Amino acid sequence: MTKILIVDDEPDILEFLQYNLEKEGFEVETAIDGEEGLIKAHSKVPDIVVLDIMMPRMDGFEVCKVMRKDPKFDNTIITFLTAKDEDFSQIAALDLGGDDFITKPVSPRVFTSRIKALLRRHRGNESNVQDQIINIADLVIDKEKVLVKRKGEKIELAKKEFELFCLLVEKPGKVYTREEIFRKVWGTDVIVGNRTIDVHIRKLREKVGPIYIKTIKGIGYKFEF
Amino acid sequence: MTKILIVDDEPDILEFLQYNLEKEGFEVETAIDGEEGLIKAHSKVPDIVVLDIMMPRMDGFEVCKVMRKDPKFDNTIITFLTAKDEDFSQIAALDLGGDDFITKPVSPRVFTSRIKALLRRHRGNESNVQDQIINIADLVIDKEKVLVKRKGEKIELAKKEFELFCLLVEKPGKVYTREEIFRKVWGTDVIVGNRTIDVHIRKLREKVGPIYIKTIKGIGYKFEF
DNA sequence: AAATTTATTAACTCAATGTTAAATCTCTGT
DNA sequence: ACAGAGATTTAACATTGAGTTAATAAATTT
Repeated sequence: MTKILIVDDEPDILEFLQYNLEKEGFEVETAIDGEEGLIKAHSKVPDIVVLDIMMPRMDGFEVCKVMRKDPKFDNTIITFLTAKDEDFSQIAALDLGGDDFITKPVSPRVFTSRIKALLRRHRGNESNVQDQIINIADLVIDKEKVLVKRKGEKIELAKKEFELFCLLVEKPGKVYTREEIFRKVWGTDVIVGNRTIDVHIRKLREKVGPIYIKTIKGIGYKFEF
Repeated sequence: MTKILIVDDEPDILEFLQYNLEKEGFEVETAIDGEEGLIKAHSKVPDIVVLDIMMPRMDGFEVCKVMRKDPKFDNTIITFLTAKDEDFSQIAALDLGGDDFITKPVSPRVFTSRIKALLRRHRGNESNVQDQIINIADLVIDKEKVLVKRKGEKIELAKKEFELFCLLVEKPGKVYTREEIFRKVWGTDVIVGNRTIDVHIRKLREKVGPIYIKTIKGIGYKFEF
């Protein structure tokens, strides 16, 4: 089983990431600061370490530096986590031996898929470029460019709209309940104003075209073509 | 659990692949020729069929053609297996509805990772999605997609209709009393207007076909085929 | 044939969803 | 830090169709 260690000083973030990764079948350890992180990493060598950069006592860069000197962690993937406005150069992070760089806030979907992509990439085969572009019906969905094209025509979607659309598109035909959608896109069970999803669905239908998203009354929504 | 059917005329290959897939936790059936393969596929619809092309009596292409005509196997992945020097066009194989093409000889690692990749590609991840799909008579009931197919033709059911149908289908032959149906589908003992179930049964018979649901007068209803 | 149970049909009801606009939040550039 | 733009959420109201009911017909049992 894949072991993941998350180090972040915000308990909320820890709980949020732990919950979502465990749901995907990963074994998750958490630490509240760099020092605790190092101790836990030593006691049970993780496959992936997710390091927040800004932390009291010992920041993420420090933890990374220490780990990268220890051959014990040669096969451990390190990824950084940081708030968008903290202006740390990704280059610096990667120079220190980090493998990836994830900016907060991040939805559970994106986070787990980044983790999975890292695992795939690191374990050799399979280019991660392949699954960044989805070709379905007369649509092209480019996850990297956050762009949908319909018959060659560009359609600009907002972030939430795009993620919601991707969720539906990735399993055509599957019916997603509102609860599922909230969990996967919003990353919370707390049900926000209960017309929120409807409004996003409406915008998607307006922008992408009305034919792709179908309502299954009493259950939820699905993508179909 | 993911069910794999391997069809090859060389017992050594069968044993080799079976051993390695079972070690990975798959449920493996084998067949020594195309005809046996088809029979086994019908008796227990597999998630993946691995078909050798060169076989006596009925070759892999034939088996694929027959299977692809049967909507029962709509959710079954078919992959071909052939010796490197047999110069069959991959195009031909894929045109027939095959999903992949593996050349012998193949290492266990590569083979199982190809199988896993297929599962990932075809559905979300490699785990038990298939439990969500019931294959019975000429019907396919996909719980995730909230969809019934009869001979490949989509039948859209409303929520209650679908739940009621699933209840009956999951134990073919079992007679459900109205009280039982209320408890399990409506989740209440309070009996609503006592013609409600009849009306739902009527709609099911109208949409799915009249032959599947039988009335046991004085007791209740059952699914039979 | 009377009684009981189930089938059929159509009308009705209300919760779920659609729609719109305004309020609030979040980013971006200065 | 601030303003403005755009994204997201909330709230209020409209619409729809699934699910229910009710009334009547047909089937089955006694």
